Amino acid sequence: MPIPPAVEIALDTINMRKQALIFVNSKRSAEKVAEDIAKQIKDTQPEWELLAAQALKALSRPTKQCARLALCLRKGVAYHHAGLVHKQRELIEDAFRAGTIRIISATPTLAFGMDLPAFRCIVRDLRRFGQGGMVPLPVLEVQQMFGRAGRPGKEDYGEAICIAGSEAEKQDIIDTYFNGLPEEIISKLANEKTLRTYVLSLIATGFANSHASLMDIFSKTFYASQFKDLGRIGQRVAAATEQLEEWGFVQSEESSNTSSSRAKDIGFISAADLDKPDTARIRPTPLGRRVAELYLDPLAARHILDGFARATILSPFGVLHLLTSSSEFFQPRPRAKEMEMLDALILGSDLLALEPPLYSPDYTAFMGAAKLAAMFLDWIDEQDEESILDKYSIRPGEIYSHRLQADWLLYCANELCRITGQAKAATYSAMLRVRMKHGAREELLALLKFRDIGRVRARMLWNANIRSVGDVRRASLGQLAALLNPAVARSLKEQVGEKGQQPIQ
DNA sequence: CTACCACGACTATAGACAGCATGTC
DNA sequence: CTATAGTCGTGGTAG
Repeated sequence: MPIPPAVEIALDTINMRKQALIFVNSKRSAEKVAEDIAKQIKDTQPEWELLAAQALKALSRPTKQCARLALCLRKGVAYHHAGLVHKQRELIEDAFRAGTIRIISATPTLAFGMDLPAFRCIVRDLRRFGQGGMVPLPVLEVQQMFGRAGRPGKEDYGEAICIAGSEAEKQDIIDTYFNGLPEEIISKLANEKTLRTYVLSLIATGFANSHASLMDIFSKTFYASQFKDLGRIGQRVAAATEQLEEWGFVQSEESSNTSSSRAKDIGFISAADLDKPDTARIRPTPLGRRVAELYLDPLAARHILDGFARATILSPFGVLHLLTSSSEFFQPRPRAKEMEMLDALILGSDLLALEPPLYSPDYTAFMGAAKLAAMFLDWIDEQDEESILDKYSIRPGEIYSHRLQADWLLYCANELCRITGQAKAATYSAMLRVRMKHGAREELLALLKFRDIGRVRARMLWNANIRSVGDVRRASLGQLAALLNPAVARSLKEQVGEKGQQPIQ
């Protein structure tokens, strides 16, 4: 079996006693390349064994992924992507900086986030799966990766390497990526979500109180300087404002006027609206102000509020799906073989989000949201990372970042429901938030209120029939210390108000 | 008849920031 | 539209 060029170059770098970064286009490739290189290496070092051990114990229950990483680390090689837990990423970055690790194969994260210089920087993949198949990487991104080559102050030069399949491709790569200019930076305001969030924030903070003052600000933005067509921008800003009003986040003085209410029916801005004086006052509603403070996409806020308003029964899956189906979540494409399981789950649940028509583009997102919600459901059913990795192919680091997002949205949901007087929904969100934080079943909620008690310890207490604050109070210190460690047991007793306790014998 | 292999069809694909107030295994 | 690795199913062949 021939050794792939990227692996060969990496091995050569090791022979030179230098370090290399290899950039690839998927997490799976990053893992494979690191493994392929590790397989070619015979020697071992105690430092590497130590790293491997640390990577393994990054999670309380190591997953297959941890084992795989450890295997690479034992040869001084690592992979790096967002599926790793923060602790593992840090471990790898530090070890690379210290020179212990010699090769990292990584997804583009590494090029942007942290400052990790290497002698060689190998960009193996110049295409990535995007809309409509494999698309070339932006020049800007590739040059960002090249920028990791060379260690200022330590070496005179660095090497940026691409891999071409043919002479023609080689010339192409040189022209676009080495000698070409990076593409122009495109203003983020061009996208709807950012635009409406920005418009609401301007109105909510009082920086703008009319279409004229909004335009005054927009005309000075990078977006305006880039697109120049102020008339078109004005239309988009007006459309965004109109939507915000429809959603109840802002109020314009003419809101009682028939012209704008008619526009709602039609679903776009009528000519009459465009004619209305630019100086008509626009004010935020209290709800709109809070949405802006939360920095939440107004569409997501509306989606969440409508979902709760529709609800007859609140279930964990229904609420979680409402959040994961919002515009604040990136919905993965569920895999074909997961569909059946998701369909069954959806069928047996009280969903709050509306089901889009089958085969519409929204439907994929809807199912993707169901996948995330299903994963969360397992998480709050106390399933561990390994089983989630097996069932959904979602890696520990990704579980974590999804949970972070869900935590934020549960907080937002709680706030929105509180403000709009949906007390039950607010309480439910708060409860789910605690369960999501700890990954625990509902029955453990009382125990989770204690400091130093997470889902593992809470479960141990529960199994020992200590299930409420009262039970904790009634249990003896010795009894608790037999289950948990003595320091935690003592702290627990303190928390139920038993101060002057004697140290454990 | 079964175990095994070669091969083609099919599937899947990077990343991560917002509030708030501190302590998980 | 462009790639590539892993999985799964099929069909053929050797034993």
